[in-house]
Amino acid sequence: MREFIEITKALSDSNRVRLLCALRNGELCVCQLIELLGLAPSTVSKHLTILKHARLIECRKEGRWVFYRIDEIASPDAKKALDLVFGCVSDSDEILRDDRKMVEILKIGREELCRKTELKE
Amino acid sequence: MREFIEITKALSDSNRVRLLCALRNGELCVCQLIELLGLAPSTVSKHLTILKHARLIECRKEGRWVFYRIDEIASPDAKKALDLVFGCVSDSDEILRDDRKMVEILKIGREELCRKTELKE
DNA sequence: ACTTCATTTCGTTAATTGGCGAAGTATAGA
DNA sequence: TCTATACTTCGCCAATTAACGAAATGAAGT
Repeated sequence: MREFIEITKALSDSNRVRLLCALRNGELCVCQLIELLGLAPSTVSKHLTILKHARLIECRKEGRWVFYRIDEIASPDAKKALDLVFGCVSDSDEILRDDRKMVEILKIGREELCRKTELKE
Repeated sequence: MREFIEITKALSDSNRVRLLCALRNGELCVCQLIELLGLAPSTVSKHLTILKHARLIECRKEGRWVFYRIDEIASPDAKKALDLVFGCVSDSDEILRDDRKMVEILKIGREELCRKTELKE
């Protein structure tokens, strides 16, 4: 039960659901997820920690970058929960909009993307 | 997305998950659910309202009593979510304990149960 | 009509949560 | 070794939430 509640709590915020959906097509760097959500880096990092703690995602370090992806060896409950998420919201307006935005984000290189974040305003 | 978040928020509290599981074998009266959870009537009522608003349960009035049950005509998302709940926690210790307690509660009649609530302590 | 009783609504309180910016950590490059 | 950079942790604030008891609602029995 405790594990299940941890999973549902993780899923009970739309920004976290957006993060999971963004990762459903493969791993992404934190800076790309920050750009997608348009939130402060610290906020995005916190959301990622919550998803990771619920064992829905895992991460990998490569130099200065950290890549997150859907947890390949997620628990049975986590796997079922991920299926639910993707089954319910994959074709929602919000997620389709995110998908389109991510295409644009991927066109920019990671290096340029991070520099761009600094230039904002 | 909004509907989905409303569902996951509803599922992100263990008392509400316990309520759903209690109802998975058929409808129950509020007084029986109060006895099961051991919480204040107003608290249980609020939890039921949240579950109902997420379209996971529905209710029926019969005289002074109100019976709740799993929503038979739940939305596709709600149905999938209910499957997830039952698939993940039906055989957890907490729910098995609740199942046993409910057998005892059902032995007491509703009338006696409500009177018993007053006699507490 | 009046009372009783099952449930809900309201108001309050303590705890949790989502957001941010500042400070901290760790890695790459000069 | 010093700086820049990518991310995380910490400390704070505003908003939300779970809990309760008191008051309101509404149906039955007297």
